[in-house]
Amino acid sequence: MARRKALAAHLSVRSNDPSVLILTSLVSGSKHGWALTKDIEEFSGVALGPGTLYGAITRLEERGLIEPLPGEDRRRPYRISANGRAALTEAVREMRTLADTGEQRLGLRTIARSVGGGSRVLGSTP
Amino acid sequence: MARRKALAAHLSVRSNDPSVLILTSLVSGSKHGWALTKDIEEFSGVALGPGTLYGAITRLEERGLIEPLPGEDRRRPYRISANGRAALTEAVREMRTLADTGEQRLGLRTIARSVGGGSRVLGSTP
DNA sequence: GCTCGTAGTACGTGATACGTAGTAGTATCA
DNA sequence: TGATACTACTACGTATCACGTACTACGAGC
Repeated sequence: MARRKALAAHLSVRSNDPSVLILTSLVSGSKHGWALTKDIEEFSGVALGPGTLYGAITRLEERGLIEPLPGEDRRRPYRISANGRAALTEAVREMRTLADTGEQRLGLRTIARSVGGGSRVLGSTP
Repeated sequence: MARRKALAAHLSVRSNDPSVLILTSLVSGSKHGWALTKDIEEFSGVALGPGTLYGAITRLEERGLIEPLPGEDRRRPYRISANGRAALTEAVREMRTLADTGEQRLGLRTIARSVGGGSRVLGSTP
């Protein structure tokens, strides 16, 4: 289950597919697969198995969203492409809209919190 | 492809699965399937086909995230359950975190915009 | 030499998103 | 009053993909 901590596990609304996670990780610098796994786990708490990771990488490369770099040793580093950056921007915008709508309908008042509340963007992993 | 407008279509990073959309719609009031489709299309621009919609509904019901209401005619209305509300809250929080991380890494400056910028929450469909 | 961590490949399975087709009520309207 | 269109849902098939497991292989440390 590429388990996130434990939280909503059996509720499992899963809405962060590996592609977005990988693009998000790559946008802050080129990495090879293994480094991706660790970065992703750090910022999102999601531990991707190799099957999930390399499967997603392959698909992203096929679609031109990421590009392979000349690798040393056996590492295969990847870089996000212009298209990838655009796709991520788009995805992020959609997520934000959805999250806003959700918060609003849930009555969680989005705006006020992100102004006053410190708005821990990257959240030190607890 | 339950197509969203046209935009990133072939890039397709798809990260809004029907479950979240359905829960988001139901949180603002009980609805039957058909009404859900229309509400969802309105606030997200995503048009779910019947297969997608009722498939997701069935799964959500099995997991106790939504509950069937006594239906008139042939309509089968559903209500979001307490678990569903919790799951949605959780999902929304995750989406926001991911979106924040993404925006930050993309250099889009999240906070400033949501304070000054009006932050069009529900966005009139253009 | 053995173990452990890193890095990736290969493969199978189950879930599910999505489309298409079909059924059946109700409403509209010529 | 028959045709057409819209509403509402069921049933089914397919392709994608997340995810796990098992395996290979390299280097470092002991």
